[in-house]
Amino acid sequence: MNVIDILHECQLFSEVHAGGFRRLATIARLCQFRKGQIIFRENEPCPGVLVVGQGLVRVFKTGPGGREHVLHIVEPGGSFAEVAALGGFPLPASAEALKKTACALLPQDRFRQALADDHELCLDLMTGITLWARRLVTLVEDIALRDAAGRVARFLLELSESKSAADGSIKLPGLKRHVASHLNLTSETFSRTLRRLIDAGLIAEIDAGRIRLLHPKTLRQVAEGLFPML
Amino acid sequence: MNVIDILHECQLFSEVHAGGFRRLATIARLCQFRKGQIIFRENEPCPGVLVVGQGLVRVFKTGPGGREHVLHIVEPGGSFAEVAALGGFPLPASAEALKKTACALLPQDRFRQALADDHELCLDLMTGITLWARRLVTLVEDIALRDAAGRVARFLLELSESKSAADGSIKLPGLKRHVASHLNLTSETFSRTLRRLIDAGLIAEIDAGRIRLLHPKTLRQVAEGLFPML
DNA sequence: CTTCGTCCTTGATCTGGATCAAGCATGGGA
DNA sequence: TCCCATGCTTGATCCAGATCAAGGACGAAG
Repeated sequence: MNVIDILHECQLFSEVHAGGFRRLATIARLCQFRKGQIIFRENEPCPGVLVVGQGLVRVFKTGPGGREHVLHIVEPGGSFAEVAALGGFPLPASAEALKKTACALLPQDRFRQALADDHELCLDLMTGITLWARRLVTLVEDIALRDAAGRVARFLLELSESKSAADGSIKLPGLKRHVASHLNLTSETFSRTLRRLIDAGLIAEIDAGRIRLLHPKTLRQVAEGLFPML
Repeated sequence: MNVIDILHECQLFSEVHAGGFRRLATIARLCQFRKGQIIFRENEPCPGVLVVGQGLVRVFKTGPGGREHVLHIVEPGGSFAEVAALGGFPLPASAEALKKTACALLPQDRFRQALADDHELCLDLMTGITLWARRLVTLVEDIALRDAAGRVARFLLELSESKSAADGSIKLPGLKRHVASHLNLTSETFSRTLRRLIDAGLIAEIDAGRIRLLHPKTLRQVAEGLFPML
C-alpha cells in the first residue's frame, strides 16, 4: 500500500481537483506504526496531517489524574491532526495505533505551503474542516444532553448509516472499552446498556463486536430520550 | 454603530488584508435584535456569518426533552454561525439575544462567493475556524474529564486571562444560569461550587456577577482536579 | 493441554450532581 | 409605596452512573 492509494481513499481529499491532488501526493510520506505505538502526544508540535490507510487509530485527551477521553476512533480513509496542522498550533490530543497501522503523513510546512499556493485546494479543505467541527458539536450534544442509553443508541445508528456490512450488521471500531470512553461511559456501563438494549429486543450481538440493529425505529426513539418509558 | 465598526472589532477578521476587508464591508448588513429575541433556530438554513457589535448572544443546542446546553456565549467582537456558513449546512444550534443586540450579517451566498474569489481571505479565515475547533475540544475535555469544581475553576481562569478589568476582577458573561449551562451544570450546583471556592478563600464575589480571583495558583490546582484534597 | 493475560460481563455499593422545595434579594411597573 | 416577577441561594432527597469486586470467555505462549 503506497501513499497515493491512501490519499485516494481519504474522505478529506475526495473533492480535491487533480492538480492539487498530485501536489499532495508528492509531499506525502508513508509512516508505519506497530500495535500499541504512540503516534504523538498532546502538546507536541504538530507533524502534519495524518491519513490512515490501514489499521486503526485512537485519538484521545488526557485529563487531570490520568483520566482519558477518546475523541475519535479513526479507520482507514479517515484523517487526524488536520486541525492543528491547519491552525499551526500544538497538538490538542494524543494518538495511539490500536493495530498495526499505515498512514500517509503530509508534513505541516509543505502542506501549508500547498494551501497557500493553491486556492482551490484551500476551498476544498475548508469544507472538510467544517464537517469535523460539526462532529464535535454532535459529541458535545451527546455528552451533555443524552443519557447512557441515548448515547449508545445514537452511536449505533450513526455507525449503521455509514458502515453497515452486507447483512446489515455493524462492527464496533476497536475495543468496547474505547467506544465506551468515546461516549464518556465506563466500560461497565456500556456493557450494561448494550444488555438492556438486547433484552428489549432492539439489537442482537451476532458475535464479539458485531451487532445487528433489529428495530432501528425504536432505537431512534431511544436516542431521542424515550427509553425509560418503554 | 455601523457594520464597518463592528467588523473592525471582530477577532475572526482581524487578520484579513485591506482589500478583502473592504469587500466584506460592502456585503455586510446591520441586524438588530431585542432582548430575548430568537435570532435563529437549529436546523434552519444558515443565513450567513453573524458578528456581534453590541449586546450578548447565547448559542445553544436543544436536546431530547427540551433540555438545553449553552455552546457559546458571544460578546461584542465575537462571531457565530461561521462554521455552518462556511460548510453550507443547516445550523447545528439555536441563538438568542440576551440583551438588545446589534450584529453585522454577512449573507451566506455572498460571503462564500467572496471566499471563492479571494484566496488570501480564505487563508485568513482558515485559522479563525481552527481556533474555534480548538475551543470545542477544550469544552469536550472540560465536560468529560473534570468535576464541577475543576470546570468552574478553569472557566474563571480563562475569563481572567482574556477579560480581567483594571482592578483584576472579572465579570461573568450573562446570567449565572447560562454560565452554568455552558459548563454542563445546573445553576444550583454552580452556585454551591462558587460558595465552596469562596469559603476556601480562593475567590471573592465583589458584587453580583463580579468576581475577584484571590489565589489563582491554587485555583489552577483545582482546575487540575486537586480540590477534594484541600 | 495448561497457564497466563486481556477483555468483557455481572453484581453490590457508593457518590456527585440533579432534582425538588423553600426562602431571599433585587428591581421595574402600577 | 407595595407588588410581583425574575434570578440566586441553600437545604433535603434522590438517582444514574461510577467504582469496587468477582468471575468468565477467549486467545496466545509455552
